[in-house]
Amino acid sequence: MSKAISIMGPTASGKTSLAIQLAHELNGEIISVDSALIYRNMDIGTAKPSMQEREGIVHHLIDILDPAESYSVAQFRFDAIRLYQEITNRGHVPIFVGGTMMYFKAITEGLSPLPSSTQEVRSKVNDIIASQGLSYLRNLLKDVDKESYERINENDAQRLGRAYEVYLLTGKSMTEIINEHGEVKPPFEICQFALLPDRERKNLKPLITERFDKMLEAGFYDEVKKLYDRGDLNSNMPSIRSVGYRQMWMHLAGEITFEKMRELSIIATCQLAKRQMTWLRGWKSAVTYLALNDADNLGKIIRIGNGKENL
RNA sequence: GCCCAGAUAGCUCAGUCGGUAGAGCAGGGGAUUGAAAAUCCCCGUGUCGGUGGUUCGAUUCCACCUCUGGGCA
Repeated sequence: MSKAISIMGPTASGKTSLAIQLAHELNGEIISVDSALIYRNMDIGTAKPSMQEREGIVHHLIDILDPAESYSVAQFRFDAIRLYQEITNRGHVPIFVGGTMMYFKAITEGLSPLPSSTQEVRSKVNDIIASQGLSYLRNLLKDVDKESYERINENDAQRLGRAYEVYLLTGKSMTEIINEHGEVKPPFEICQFALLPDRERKNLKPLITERFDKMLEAGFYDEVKKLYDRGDLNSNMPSIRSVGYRQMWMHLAGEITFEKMRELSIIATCQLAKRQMTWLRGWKSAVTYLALNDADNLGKIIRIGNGKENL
């Protein structure tokens, strides 16, 4: 069975260029594992690889959705499995690249067969929270799914809401569905690499600052302004909640100054990198860790991989 | 020059009717099952601007000084 490769890494770690080099070497196709790159017209702020960078390499799961739409881990997993098959059928190597760690988890550890959310149920749950309060919803959950009620933190509206949502959608508790299905399995084998920044995380800030200022120079303001002026998007949508967009949105709404927007965006990016590192530190399946400067040794890494892993 | 208001955690500030102090943000650690660039949890000793005075005891009251705003000249 042919394997796939993954390159995981925090934001601003340089994984995009590494992946593209790797794809050239291996006759690979890149599958983006990134919850923000899926959106069209969100290019600058997501550090989406340019057409020039992508030249000659097929990229998947980029620009597949309008910012008004939303995606999910399950949809990602579905798309990933489909693409894995298509790409390997072509005799190419699927290379999963990105920083959305939960998506990686869904393809390395599997996913229980929980129902997808629907807009109706989600707004119903959100209405309950808005009108009756979170503790009220918590009590509703307690009656139908005691384990989730105890497991999920009392302030975590998102997870509490989701657990109750699962019950509304199926009549069964989330816990019950997960348990009755038993152990979940990864859909295919992946040879995993994690790219770590070549410096301490505290020293990542200058790098992130520089990168954000380049985004501003490249027209990030106008990019978000266009989305803002559409009128059909709002700050509760997953697209607009993403790093940089959320802060620019606040600035466009007159809530914060431009300078504050810049500051908060840089902070949010650092915090994102931190959470991504937390995922990687506790990663459950086998990973080979690479340092950023190993880009120079790329050829060597590939040869080792070729010999040992039947890539 | 005079008057007023400030000076407390990396930042913004609260507070102590006199018994050496705590929020938000930042920072650190963690969690993560269809929103995940999301969401949430845990972690708070700092010459309380300086020097004196009053007091058993001063970051708190008083005086002076320094600095920062604002006002009047």
